[in-house]
Amino acid sequence: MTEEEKTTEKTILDAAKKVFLAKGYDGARMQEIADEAKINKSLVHYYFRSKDKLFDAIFKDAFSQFIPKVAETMASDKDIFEKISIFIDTYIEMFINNPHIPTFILHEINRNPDRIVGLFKETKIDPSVFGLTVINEINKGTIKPINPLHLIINMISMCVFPFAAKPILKGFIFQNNENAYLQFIAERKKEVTEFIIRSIKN
Amino acid sequence: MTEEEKTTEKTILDAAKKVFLAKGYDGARMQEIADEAKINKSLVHYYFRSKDKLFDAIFKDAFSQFIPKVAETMASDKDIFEKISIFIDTYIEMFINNPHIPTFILHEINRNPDRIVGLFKETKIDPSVFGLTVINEINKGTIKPINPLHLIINMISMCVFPFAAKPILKGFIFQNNENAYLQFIAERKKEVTEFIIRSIKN
DNA sequence: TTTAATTTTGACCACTTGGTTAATCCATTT
DNA sequence: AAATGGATTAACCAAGTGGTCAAAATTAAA
Repeated sequence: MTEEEKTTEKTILDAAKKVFLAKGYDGARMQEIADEAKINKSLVHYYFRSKDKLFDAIFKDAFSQFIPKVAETMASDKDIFEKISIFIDTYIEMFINNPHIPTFILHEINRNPDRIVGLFKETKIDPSVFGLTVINEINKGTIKPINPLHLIINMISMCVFPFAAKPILKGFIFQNNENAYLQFIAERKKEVTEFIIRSIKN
Repeated sequence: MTEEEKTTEKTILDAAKKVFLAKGYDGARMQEIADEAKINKSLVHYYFRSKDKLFDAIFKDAFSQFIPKVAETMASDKDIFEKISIFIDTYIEMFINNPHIPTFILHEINRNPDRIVGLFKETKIDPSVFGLTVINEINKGTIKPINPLHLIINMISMCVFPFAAKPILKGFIFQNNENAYLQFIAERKKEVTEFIIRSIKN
């Protein structure tokens, strides 16, 4: 419980997060994590018994990072257009700060589907909350009839994909100009929100 | 050049495709590929000198699979709404038949960005072709003003993501009901097309 | 049938991997 | 200062990795 200990554990977690997010479970090496943390490899095992345990910690962390805010927004009493706008902004902003998360999660859920489904169920997220809001607005005539599930998947798709496909966009479209790519991403907050609202607004 | 030889090589390629697509480069094992092909591991090296070489073959194949049709559609002289409709249909249908491609490519382009950018450039795909069509239609007043790049990324996003995120959708939303998931995917051909057109049509 | 060439195999190798262990270091307590 | 206990290290290990090689099996050529 000393300062020392907490610092070391955190150091390892930070290093592990960096390596795991960049290379995935299979591509990550315990030695590389130790190097990144500038400590002996045994120390990593001393704090987290195995690669699996360490990975679990990182995965849970990465995963829990992008759930709460979204759930919070969805449960609020703002009108649906504002909800959508905040949702898109929050999602994109979070990925700007954690650009590896999309690819990481998308790859790892394929390697181990059960783990992630379990994590999702732990979060107590209820996909029907937003669905009810949508249906409600449809009935009020605020928006056009639409399948709420398709709508939410559309929203998430347009936020996630440009990050998962960053090397293509940056390398092929933007000639490796990082700033051009980042500006494109920044534009999307407004662009995607408007694109969605234009499609559903009555 | 006998029947035998061609068959063996194809057998290996098929096995390798299956394993690489499911597990990625790092997760794939030469032994597993050999087992899948029901041959000796050395034989894999006999036909494709190394894991890298074999992977390159698979990657190029997987990659080239989803480029031509799309390019063809985009270059045609159909009106923009039809182009969009065909684009969405083609894309989704192809992923239905190759469900691992999205995750595979998204993961591997992060591991080796240069390779994929090179492959893209080989394809001679010109992103501006569709862009010009869009601008043209905007000027004619057929569709609302929109940044063509954001539009095309939106389109691809909504096609790709539901496949990359299959384990989440299937496990969390559809309670592991494969058919429910597949039906949802099938619905998206119509749903996404309408969603887009509704947003841009004047 | 004999010979030559090709394809397939099993044994093997060097290296890397995650993980263990015993010794050492170091701060705190007595 | 001595002892205690946790933190850190270096050396090491067994299992698995991609890859090689020479022998065997099969096919083609003579």
